Amino acid sequence: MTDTLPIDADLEKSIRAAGLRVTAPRLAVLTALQSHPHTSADTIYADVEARAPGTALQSVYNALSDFVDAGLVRRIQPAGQPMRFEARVADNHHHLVCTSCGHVEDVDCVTGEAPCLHPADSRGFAIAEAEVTFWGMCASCRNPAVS
Amino acid sequence: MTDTLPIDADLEKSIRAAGLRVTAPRLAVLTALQSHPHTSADTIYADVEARAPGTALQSVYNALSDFVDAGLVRRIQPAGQPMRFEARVADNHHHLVCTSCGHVEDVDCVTGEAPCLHPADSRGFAIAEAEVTFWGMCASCRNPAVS
DNA sequence: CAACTATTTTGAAGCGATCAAAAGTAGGCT
DNA sequence: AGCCTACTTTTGATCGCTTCAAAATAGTTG
Repeated sequence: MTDTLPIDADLEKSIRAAGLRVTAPRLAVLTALQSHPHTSADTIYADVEARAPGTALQSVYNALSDFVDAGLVRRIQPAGQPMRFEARVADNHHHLVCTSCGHVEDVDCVTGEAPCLHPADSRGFAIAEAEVTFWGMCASCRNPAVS
Repeated sequence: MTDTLPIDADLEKSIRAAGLRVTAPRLAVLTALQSHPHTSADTIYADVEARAPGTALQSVYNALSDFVDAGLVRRIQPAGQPMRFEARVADNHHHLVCTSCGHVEDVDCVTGEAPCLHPADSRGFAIAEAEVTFWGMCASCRNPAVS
């Protein structure tokens, strides 16, 4: 079986299920997200250009925004860096962000059920989501190839 | 005693202790941060204008940046919103951010020692800091005064 | 296939933050 | 006290990312 990643037919279904029209830009964007998790709009745009030449950058933003609204894609926005997007939305995982190069990696929450994600005093807030970000230096930034 | 908030003399000491020169813009910025926690550079600028007329916006950014580098101030950057700054740096607390109005509140970590702040697999990262943000709707955004 | 509406495109503007160089000033030293 | 030097402020411009707006295009339903 080769269905390790959703194939186009599945992507099309996802888009349709979200109540959105299936268009070339949207398919291209969603496909790009499968192969490159945690990418910026810019990088996605480059990838989309290859799959659907002539697609406008604005359409990439549109598609991403629509997907986020529809819950198909998650938007993460590390401080001081452009937005990044990922297709992994089902589970509640967190992110390691490199303060040097901006590289992002997924981390599953150690405790599964996220114990500290329910603050004692929510100050009248209706909490919708808890986000955990770990800041540090990634392996390659710590160990640049010595020349 | 009226020393509920650090007074100017203390602020001056803090700045000096950080190895920075004491200037009017810096004092004004640090003072503004005492009274208005979680404010954006813009808001701080407005406050500073009153205390030290003629101060440039750039100087506010400079001062804030220097303070952050020196560890006197913490920079928080909620997704989709301008940077905010707070003078509370000693303890490890987290933030509630209103998705509607952007209002930020402090929350102390329930468990004190932040159990989920040590991911099982750090993927080669040298983790410097863990940041927890709760997203939701604040009380006033949930309950707008019924007209 | 026609019509309606969502979506894409194009071009531009907006915003917050940052850069760069010149003018000014705090703090140490004599 | 006054000078000197390095650090800060100021001024003005610029930059990158994202969003806005209106016209053109294309997907979907009946």
